Amino acid sequence: MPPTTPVHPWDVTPEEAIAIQQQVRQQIRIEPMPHPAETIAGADISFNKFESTVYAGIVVLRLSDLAVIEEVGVVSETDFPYVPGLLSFREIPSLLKAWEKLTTIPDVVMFDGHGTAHPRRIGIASHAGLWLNRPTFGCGKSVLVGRYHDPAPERGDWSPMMHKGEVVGAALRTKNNVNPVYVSPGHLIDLETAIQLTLQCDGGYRIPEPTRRAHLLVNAIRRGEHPVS
DNA sequence: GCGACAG
DNA sequence: ATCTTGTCGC
Repeated sequence: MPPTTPVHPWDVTPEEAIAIQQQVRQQIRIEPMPHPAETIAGADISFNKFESTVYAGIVVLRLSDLAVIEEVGVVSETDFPYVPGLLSFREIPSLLKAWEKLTTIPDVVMFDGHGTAHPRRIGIASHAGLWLNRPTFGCGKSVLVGRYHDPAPERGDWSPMMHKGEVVGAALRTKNNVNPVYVSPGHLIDLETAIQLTLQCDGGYRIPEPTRRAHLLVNAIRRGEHPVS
């Protein structure tokens, strides 16, 4: 287990979760990636409303052509409810189980949610980055915190998301005349690189391929259309 | 006090 | 997040 791996329980109350976030947020490092990435993974979970069973999955893609290198999934249970700001406590435990099944370790991981664009600067992407001790960033479909001016309608344009005087992320246009996605660094990466990687994962859809593929995978697992070895 | 609020 | 068909617009 890497020395930077934060050891704390996941089976906690929302109040304790916030205290844990305050404690480990100091370990998050927003800085350029050590080496250019060749592979990227998308992570996501799915579930049936009102049920505690969650279907988690991770898809690893080769950045050069976005080909799928590997995909893993697990069926797990969660007690932690969805609480804005505490998403990591509901999703990370299951994602860590999926991560252990990977035989390929991706250079960077994209999460469906935020990194620093979080009230305490420790969204799911940042928190997971600490546990994985790997570059991570978030690419969400809506805003949790932060204000921004609409970026131009052309793919590639973006504008900074501001929160309490800080640039916490970017509203990025991944497709012409379509709502932007919200990118923010998680850990061991910077905003510029996260934006560049998101654009590099273009599959012609608003949602970048890693997250889109992970979403398709976990939904297939949930519907019993995909085996979970 | 009121409204906002990732997935 | 999930439940769901057609439909409006680029």
